[in-house]
Amino acid sequence: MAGRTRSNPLALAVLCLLTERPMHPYEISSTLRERHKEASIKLNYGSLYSVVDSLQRRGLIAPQETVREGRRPERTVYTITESGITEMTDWLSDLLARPAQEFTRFEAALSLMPILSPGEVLRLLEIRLRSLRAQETAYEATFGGAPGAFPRLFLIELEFKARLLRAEIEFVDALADELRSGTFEGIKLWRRMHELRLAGTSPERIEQLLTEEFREEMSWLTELTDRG
Amino acid sequence: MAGRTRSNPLALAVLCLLTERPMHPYEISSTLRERHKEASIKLNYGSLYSVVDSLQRRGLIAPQETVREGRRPERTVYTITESGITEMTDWLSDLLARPAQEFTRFEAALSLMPILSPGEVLRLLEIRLRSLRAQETAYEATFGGAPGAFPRLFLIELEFKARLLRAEIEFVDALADELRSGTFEGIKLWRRMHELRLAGTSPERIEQLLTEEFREEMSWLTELTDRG
DNA sequence: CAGCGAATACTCTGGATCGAGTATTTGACG
DNA sequence: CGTCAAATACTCGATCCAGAGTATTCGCTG
Repeated sequence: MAGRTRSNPLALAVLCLLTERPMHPYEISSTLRERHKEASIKLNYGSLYSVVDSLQRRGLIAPQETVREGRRPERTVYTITESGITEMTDWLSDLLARPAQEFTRFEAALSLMPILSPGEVLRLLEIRLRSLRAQETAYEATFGGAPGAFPRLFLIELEFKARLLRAEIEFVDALADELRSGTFEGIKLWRRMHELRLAGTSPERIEQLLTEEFREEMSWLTELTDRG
Repeated sequence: MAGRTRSNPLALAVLCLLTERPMHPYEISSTLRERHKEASIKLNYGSLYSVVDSLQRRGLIAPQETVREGRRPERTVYTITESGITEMTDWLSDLLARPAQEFTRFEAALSLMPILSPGEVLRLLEIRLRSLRAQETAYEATFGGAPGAFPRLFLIELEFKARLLRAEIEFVDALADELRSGTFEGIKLWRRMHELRLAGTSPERIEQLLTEEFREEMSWLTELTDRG
């Protein structure tokens, strides 16, 4: 029943908030913002209203009343239904218990990295590192500084974010170091590849030359093509 | 010029591959798979063809020829254009140099976690932990085992993935430990909240009682509402 | 009390995306 | 040499979603 409809976590957030009390969409969005959930759950109006619509069509929430305050536009207040509560519990449990493939942009970029030259990649990673370190300092200032200012129970996702940030800093720092010192495995092949490309060598010729010059490093390739 | 059109990293991957040599869409997809890039870049046919279309409309790639092999359906082979190369370089550089907000599902789930009871969350996290550890073992078997089987240069994103996985394991493990031993900050408040909810207490009454019973832990709330 | 920016509260549109479906061909096996 | 699965090579349609746009009202300042 759920399947593909469980794509946008914003829908889950809506269900969770409506468990507390009935709200209208805009109130949902401002509550999420107040609680700093926009840092972990992508929120924009366009999606919010369409997500609310879809939840209603699926019978997981229901309009309770439409009120008009002063001459403001009408607001539709929604309640969660029985099946909405079930869906929320199931979905949230699933997200917590089952790791899912996540695709981050940085990962994608790393996977395509060899297309730039090692020197250029080093330069870019150094820039990234500065940003990441600044972010970490900002985190520490906000949460490390005032203990108990905001209870940990309601901030746990930021703690997780901070851990991932730390891991990324360590990774990027180590990688940059290896590029700087030239100890990165395969950097000679990588440099030669760009040398040839700059010289206007054709892709086929590049592959041929590299396979000759770096027999050992390229053995995986010949094995692959031998098998295929 | 680019802006919102830089949303799907699959488009970047297409540009990168066409830098090597002209290809038709299906060849692009199989090459990505051969190189294990589908682990870092979400790939599905529907998106691939629409992404290729959009790249062509934007003049970043151009159809080179349509060939027919045997009685197979026609295939359109695409080349990258000059502006395509520029766009690729700019985009990839940007992704490497500038950290972007990433929204993972687990983070979203963590941020909504308090809606489940602490006991239930512990149970779910323990399940997650088992999966995560199994994943880590699988990684080690594949890459740690045979050094040089696949050159590090073309696998760097998986190394990054492994680091993030490690960080997540450490985080979840520590959190589960605190829940198990009851040392998690705010766990009493959390438990009481669920006790009241189970007893059918109304949301308003719950908030009132909690504010009374946990004056210190809830100070952030009263401060918030006082200010607003 | 006039004016202006911020907040309230959405709506609309066009493009992005995803999964499922389709039709052919090759290769393996008995 | 028949057939059955896997690989090849897409197409289609129904959602989904992002961002910009709109209209009103509140609150502050001079």
